[in-house]
Amino acid sequence: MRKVDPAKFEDKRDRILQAAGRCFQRAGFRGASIGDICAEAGISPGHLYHYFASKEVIIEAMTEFALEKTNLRFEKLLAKPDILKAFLEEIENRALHCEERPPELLMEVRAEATRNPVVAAILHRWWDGLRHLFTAFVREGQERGQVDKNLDPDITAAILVNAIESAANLSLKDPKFDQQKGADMLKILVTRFLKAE
Amino acid sequence: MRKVDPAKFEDKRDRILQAAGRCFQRAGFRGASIGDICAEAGISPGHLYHYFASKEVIIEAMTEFALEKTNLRFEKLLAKPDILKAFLEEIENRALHCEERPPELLMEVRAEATRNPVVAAILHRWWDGLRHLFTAFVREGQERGQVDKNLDPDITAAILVNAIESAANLSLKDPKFDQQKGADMLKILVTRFLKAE
Amino acid sequence: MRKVDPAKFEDKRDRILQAAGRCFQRAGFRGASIGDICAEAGISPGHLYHYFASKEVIIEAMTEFALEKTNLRFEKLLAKPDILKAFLEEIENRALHCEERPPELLMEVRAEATRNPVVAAILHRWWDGLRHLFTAFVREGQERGQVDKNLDPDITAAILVNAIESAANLSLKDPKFDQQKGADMLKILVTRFLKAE
Amino acid sequence: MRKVDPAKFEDKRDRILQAAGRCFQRAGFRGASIGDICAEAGISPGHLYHYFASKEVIIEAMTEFALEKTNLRFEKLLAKPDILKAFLEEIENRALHCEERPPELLMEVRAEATRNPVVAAILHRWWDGLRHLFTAFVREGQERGQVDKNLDPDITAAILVNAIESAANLSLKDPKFDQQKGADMLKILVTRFLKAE
DNA sequence: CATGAATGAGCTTTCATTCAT
DNA sequence: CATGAATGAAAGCTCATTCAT
Repeated sequence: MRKVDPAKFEDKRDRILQAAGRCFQRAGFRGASIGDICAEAGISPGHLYHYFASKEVIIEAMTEFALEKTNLRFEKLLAKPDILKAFLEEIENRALHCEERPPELLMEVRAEATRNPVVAAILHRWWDGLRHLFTAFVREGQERGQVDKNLDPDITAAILVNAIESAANLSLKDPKFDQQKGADMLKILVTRFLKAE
Repeated sequence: MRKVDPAKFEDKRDRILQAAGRCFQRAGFRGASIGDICAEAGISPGHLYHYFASKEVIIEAMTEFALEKTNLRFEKLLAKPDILKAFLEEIENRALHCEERPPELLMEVRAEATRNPVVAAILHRWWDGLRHLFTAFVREGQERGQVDKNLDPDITAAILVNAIESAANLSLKDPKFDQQKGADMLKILVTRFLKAE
Repeated sequence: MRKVDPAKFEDKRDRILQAAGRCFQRAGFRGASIGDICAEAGISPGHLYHYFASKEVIIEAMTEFALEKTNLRFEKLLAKPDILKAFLEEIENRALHCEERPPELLMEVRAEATRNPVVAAILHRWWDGLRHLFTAFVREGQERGQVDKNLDPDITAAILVNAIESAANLSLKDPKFDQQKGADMLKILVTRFLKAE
Repeated sequence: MRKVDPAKFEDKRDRILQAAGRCFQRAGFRGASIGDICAEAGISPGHLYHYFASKEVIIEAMTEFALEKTNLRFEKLLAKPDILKAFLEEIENRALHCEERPPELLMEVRAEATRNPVVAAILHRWWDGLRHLFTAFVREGQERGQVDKNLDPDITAAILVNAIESAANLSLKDPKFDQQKGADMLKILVTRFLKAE
């Protein structure tokens, strides 16, 4: 009486999700068909529905997965001794290791969020988490005297994270954009914007 | 055999494009069907192909149209006596009159540009124009002593426009985001970032 | 500016419905596929949906059509001078011209009505009409002194029509059943059942 | 290697069949899937195929099972002293204990018999048995002087059983039909139809 | 100019069935 | 005995596009 092995199940689910990710990156959520995903994952269409109830569910799981990746690194920020310096280093890191967070998928997620309430909810929840993290960062910076005390932490965090986040997409607008120079400029922007006094 | 009246032709094309715009906003480029667009425009499918050779062409025209709207206002900037002040006012305007430049459509365009070379080319060309405009703006500001002379005009322009541009999408991430406060914060950011000395 | 010709439209719809009828007779409502119906009608799958919004709608239209045929002949009954005699003749007619009302389709309708509320509603409405017709017939017979006055017209009509109706399906249970002899026996049954005194 | 216990095997088969019956009643032979039946029976699809070689076989077994139920009670009829009275009582019983012989399942069987030769054969065999039983009943009635000697026993039996059998389905045509009144009327019909002299 | 009939490939999803464990 | 992973054909339906009128 062999029971289902949850670990194996999750594993397979993940592999399918990764295949779906590659297809979505190539063709978008609507442009990639279940058939494409099955071919990429090396399974039959019928079998895919053992793991995902519908294409919708795959898109939602994909959204969750794509966003999850983007804020893992920020979480350790607050523990650092000089948080402003750590933050600037993080900006640099993000610019240079862009391939881990495919901007194509994020664009797809944002476009989808525009009209898909479930995806929108996931995006909102993620953004909430990220914003809170940064609000805490700004507050901490203010307490340590590194950040201007007159700035509203919440709005500051939103504007700032947005500016950094979207800088990653600059190469979509201009393929020749130099991410290294962009990161340097961003660091200047952040430094001047937040500077105490 | 009557001749086609080019003005009338353009007029009709525009009306169809506007109908398509409403559909695309609702359902995305792939989610809106030719049938939907025809229904919205009040014409028959056969007739639509009189004005557009394919759905691809509609998407391309739509992209052109959507981007075109977003930079009309910037063009007059350089003529103003105090360009920095004019720029800050423009930021405010953009935040408050968001409905003219539907962020849904822009998200769609960006996602599409990810995988559609023609749309990508349109986006790149548009971004090039915008960036040049702003590079000129930064240079002018530097010459007039309003902007820090040490900033590279090109990169500065890219980072700056991107930050402003993408701030319009903040309400997609957080429906409760206060655009007025966001605009105020953006103005602080721009002022401090560019400030001479 | 050619407008849609409603007559042509109805005509085509009818032809598709007849093709569907043949398929349903062969394979049942669920066993006949849209593809089968299209092949039988000589059209493409996409085109069928110009005329019917879904397979459900085809089944409903089919139900309406199948039932409609069965009660056309009864309607003239009440106008006859000797209605009992006319009724008995009608029983005979029904037995011998069974091919016009394919029992396969009626079985399918009844089975479908078991779990499809829309089809059930159509069946109920049709039965209501038929029962009313026969209740009137029984009453008229009672007034003319040909039918026993003690019989409740409503229940009598229901039991009677049901017995006649379902006799048509006897050949499904027994392929060798002699419909002529069955009709003769039914006539005896009706005569004795209804007889005044 | 253990041996299969035939009793246990039959038991399990029956339990699956009963689960299938509930599914078929809800959704019809074609509408109920193997998956539904497995869920209802609480077993896995692989296991089901241990007991039934195919869905076809389940349908055939179901048919057998559904028909079997309907004639159990008639068999004791001939042993009664006053068989006509016993018959009338049986009519009443059938009308009031309809839930034992679900008309949904019988409709399904009849519709299926229309196009499935195996199911048709089962139905024919069952009907043959039932008809013979009733032919014997009519003959016995004639010998005892309770039934008109001029009626052909075979045809009489067919028409009569059919009328009673199908009366059970009247509530499918008219959900508000009063089965008690229907049974009373059926008894009048039978009495008058068969009456000697 | 304008219509809508017509196409056919392709979509997501379901389902009876098989098989390794 | 029993599981559930896996298959692949087929289902109902959509949609961009063409074309006769």
